[in-house]
Amino acid sequence: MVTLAEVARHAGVSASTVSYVLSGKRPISAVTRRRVTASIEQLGYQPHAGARALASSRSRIIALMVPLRTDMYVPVMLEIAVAVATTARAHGYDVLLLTGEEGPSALRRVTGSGLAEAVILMDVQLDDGRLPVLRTAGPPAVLVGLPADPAGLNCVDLDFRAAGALCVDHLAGLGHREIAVIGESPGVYARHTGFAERTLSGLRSRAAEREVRMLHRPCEGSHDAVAGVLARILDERPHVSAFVVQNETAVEPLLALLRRTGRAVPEDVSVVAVCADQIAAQASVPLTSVAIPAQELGRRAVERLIARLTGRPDGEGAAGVELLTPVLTVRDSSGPPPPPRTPGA
Amino acid sequence: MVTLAEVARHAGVSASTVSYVLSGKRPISAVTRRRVTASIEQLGYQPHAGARALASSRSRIIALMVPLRTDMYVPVMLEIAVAVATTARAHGYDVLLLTGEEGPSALRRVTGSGLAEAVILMDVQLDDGRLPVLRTAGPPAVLVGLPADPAGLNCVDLDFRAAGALCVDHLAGLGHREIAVIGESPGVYARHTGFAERTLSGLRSRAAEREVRMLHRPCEGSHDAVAGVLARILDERPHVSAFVVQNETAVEPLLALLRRTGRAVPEDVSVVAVCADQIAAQASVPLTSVAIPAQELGRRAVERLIARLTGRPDGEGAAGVELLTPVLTVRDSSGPPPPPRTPGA
DNA sequence: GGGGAAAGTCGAAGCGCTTCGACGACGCAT
DNA sequence: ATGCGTCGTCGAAGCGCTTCGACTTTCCCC
Repeated sequence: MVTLAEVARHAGVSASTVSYVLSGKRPISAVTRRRVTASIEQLGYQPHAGARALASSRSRIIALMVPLRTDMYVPVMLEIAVAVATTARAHGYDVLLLTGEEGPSALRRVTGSGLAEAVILMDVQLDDGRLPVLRTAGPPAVLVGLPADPAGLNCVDLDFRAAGALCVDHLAGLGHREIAVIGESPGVYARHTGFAERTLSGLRSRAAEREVRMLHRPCEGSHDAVAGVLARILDERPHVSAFVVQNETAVEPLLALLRRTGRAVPEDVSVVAVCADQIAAQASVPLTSVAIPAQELGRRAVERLIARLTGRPDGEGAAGVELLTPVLTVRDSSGPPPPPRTPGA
Repeated sequence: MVTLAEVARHAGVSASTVSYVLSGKRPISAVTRRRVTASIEQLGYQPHAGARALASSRSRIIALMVPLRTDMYVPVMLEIAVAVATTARAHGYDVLLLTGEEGPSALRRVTGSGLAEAVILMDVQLDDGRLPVLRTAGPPAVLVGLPADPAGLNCVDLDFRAAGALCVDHLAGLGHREIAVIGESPGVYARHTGFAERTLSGLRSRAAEREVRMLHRPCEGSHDAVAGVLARILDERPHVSAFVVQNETAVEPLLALLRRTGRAVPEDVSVVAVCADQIAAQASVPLTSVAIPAQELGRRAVERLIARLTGRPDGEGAAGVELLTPVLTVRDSSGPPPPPRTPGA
């Protein structure tokens, strides 16, 4: 292994000079700099990460905690993770992968040992067990997701309340008066996952404002589960003319079932989804949808962290919530409700 | 930050003693050990990762390189990654997340700087650009996937050839004489991704052996693409009585299209998939399938790496290929082919 | 009862890097 | 000319840990 000292000898300078060439923290003459960089190149020198971390107490690593369970939302999770890794690299950081399994103690471990300088948490619950650690003298952190009380925390998320409202607005604007919401699996609500509840709240309040009747049902992703939920909804509310779906795995089953029961989309019934754009676009009926900006979320999370890490303390990005504005893309699955059956007959 | 020295002072012993208590590399009396562990506990001591890595030249980190593109196979990728992280932790290792973006140079960087002791590569191509680095004095590595020439490399994968053969055997055993294979998107074959080509080769050779006629078509995941491919297959080979699908996103579209064109599964046509068990089980017709043992793959990859890292040089797990035996689970989507139409009429 | 091995502990020497203070050599204003 | 600030470089002191050799004590076996 090539060390700094060997580079220094080879270039005929002192070790500190090499270090300063590398870090740029002191002025170095052009001549010397060239000699040093040439030696570095020739010897194939790579600074030792551990030694660097020890001497500078900066590991240039951020930890990313992904949920262990994979019962939902999987492609989005991976996309966020990849965006985090890519953005972090662009800023000279590497990413350590933690699973939710170890819980809060993983944060302490990784942070207390100086392994990671900061953390990004995904899949945040409204009342997340990892939050106390972060509030009390925790490491710099950014949450992807929004807990119940974001005070003193740094959060990035899609504005799911607005997303819900947007769906209702779109449907109400088309003339729908009664809609049904097919949500994530019951477990997601039971865990009080922020995004699910916030979407719901956005849907509910906007529905109330616009005098749209609304029914919400959690739903597992399997075909059979969707069939059951759909049957019950149609039984309970025969006049439902539109569905809002927030459950990636329920999308295709729903479309298939509507088709099978002779309901045309969007002529007889409209469908609006809150899901990854790719899913919406590739569906058997391309879906009008509010996209989940996975890449953007990952990117923003890292950028906030870096700002916090490199910025003046409590300067930019110290804390606060950043909610991305949802965008609704109209595709083929939404239209005006069918004319009422009775008046014409 | 609490240091080893402070713990030593607090416990009334020397620093090296504390170190030996931690590592167990030298015998320590029970009394001393208790005093030391108590101090560690009280002070909340955590060894500094960088210092450790520097002094021992072991970072206890393994790098995991995931593909950047997410055009296929996403849930499986995440599942493998999570399994890797979990297993690694169980052995005292952490996982650094690399994306394919940086390519071979990321391997050099992370390994040359002592950041990671070893690497796991996912989504290996038959002729992967990262392989030369690994063969020539590279770091310990395990590939999840199988390149064209695995000589000198450590690989773990599902035996996709056998998986292909298994599908043919199952269908041939039921009496099918003519099948069609709906594959991954063309790009996957263009990249020469190992698993896709190996599955195909297994399908082909077994089909030849059992005198089954077979047609293979790559296919994008969108509903429209599947519709096009299906139409062409049925046009070209009207007597196809079974499909083998290796494309997670094509599964539901295919089932929907068969249904819509009045073909009952499995009465009129059988479907066998090579995909994650969850997808197969949750499909609108629960699919007979060969599962992709994502967790097992991640676990085995780490275990081989650890064996290599801790074992005597060139002892256990030095190199070689480990192929997991595929398992075919019969569900509702496969049955005997329909009786020929002519003889009865 | 004496020799040797094993147990238990300590001190010191690094591991490879960053960073601080110091120092000579300039250039500029006085 | 003299003094001061800057530039460019060096030496040395750690950062917190592991590990080696050495030392003392204990124990066992002949």
